[in-house]
Amino acid sequence: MVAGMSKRIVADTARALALPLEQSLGFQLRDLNRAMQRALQIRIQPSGATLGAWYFLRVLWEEESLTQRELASRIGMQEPTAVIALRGMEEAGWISRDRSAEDRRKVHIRLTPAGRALRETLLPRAREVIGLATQGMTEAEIATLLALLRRARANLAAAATPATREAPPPPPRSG
Amino acid sequence: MVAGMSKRIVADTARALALPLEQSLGFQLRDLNRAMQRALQIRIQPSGATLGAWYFLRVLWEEESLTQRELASRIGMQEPTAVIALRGMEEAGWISRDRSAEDRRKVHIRLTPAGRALRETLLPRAREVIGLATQGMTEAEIATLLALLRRARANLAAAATPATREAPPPPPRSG
DNA sequence: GTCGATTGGTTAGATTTCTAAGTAATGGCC
DNA sequence: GGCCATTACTTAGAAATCTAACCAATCGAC
Repeated sequence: MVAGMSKRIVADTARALALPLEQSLGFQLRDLNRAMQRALQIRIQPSGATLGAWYFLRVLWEEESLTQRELASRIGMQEPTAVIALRGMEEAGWISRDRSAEDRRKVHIRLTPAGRALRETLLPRAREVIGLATQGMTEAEIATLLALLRRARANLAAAATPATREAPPPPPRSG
Repeated sequence: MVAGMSKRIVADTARALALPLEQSLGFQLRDLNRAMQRALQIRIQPSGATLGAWYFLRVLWEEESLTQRELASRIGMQEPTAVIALRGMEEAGWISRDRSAEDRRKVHIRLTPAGRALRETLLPRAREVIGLATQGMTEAEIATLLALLRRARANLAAAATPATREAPPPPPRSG
């Protein structure tokens, strides 16, 4: 809590000079993310599901018969990675992959009963991890955390896409 | 149609039934983390540094002559991964790795002038990413975000350890 | 001294993910 | 109908990280 004036300069200077990992957003994010994904992975892998499969399942439990591309873009996964994960899920018998009759380029992904049944097993495990991580937090704090995460992500997305009308493509700058 | 239930049960049920990715802590965390690490990676790789090297450098700029193990545990990285990253950093001429004379098992990592000089190049890039992500947030909001991330991480760490049932080690609560 | 346990570091193999390039189906335009 | 750009998916190759198993040096007990 900086109570003094010229807060901006002080804050900038402090941020430039002191770089404790505890105050680095990138580091804290990476650290918590790894801990969280690992906790989740440990709990779902007895079912044979990978983390990639988990996120796909989450979407499919809500919305069936998406194409592979729609599915991948929902969870921000590259398509080659999606191919690998979905192939594994098909071999495990959780989904079917069928070429669309209308447009034979598209592959529709549908849950099998086994895939649908995984919901009962996996969802409680995930809730357990969330509960663990948010222990001692109020609902308001959790909501705040989610909102801030979303805001930061939106900021980065906006910066990543040029989204300008006439801006030339940024050439790779060699240092 | 869930009408007439108590509020708590409704809330629990809603959380169990509706699982939009936008409200999933695990998903939002993963999503933001990937966007952030990618943004950082893009900006530091012109220097030839990987993300692993970046986090090592951050520690070394503050604290010199750590052993490899200390360094790895500071940033929560497994030792085999650290070996690979540090080998690359040595080849790049940023660090030296010397066996301790006192205890020949230990390897001390020290920055070379080139490694120290990277600070001036890399640090502004990292600040740029943080600035991008936190655009439009107040200092208080950023502090809140960091604090909540740390709390969640501490929760998970406490749960991961068997938690000796009589004397749980006091978690280092940094304020 | 020497044996065994512990500590610090290394190697090996597998997994997950990414980027880049390739193939097949569709639709617009002449 | 034939050609070309676009779209949807696939394959190939590389990078980073993890777990498990393995050397090597140190310390303590005898």
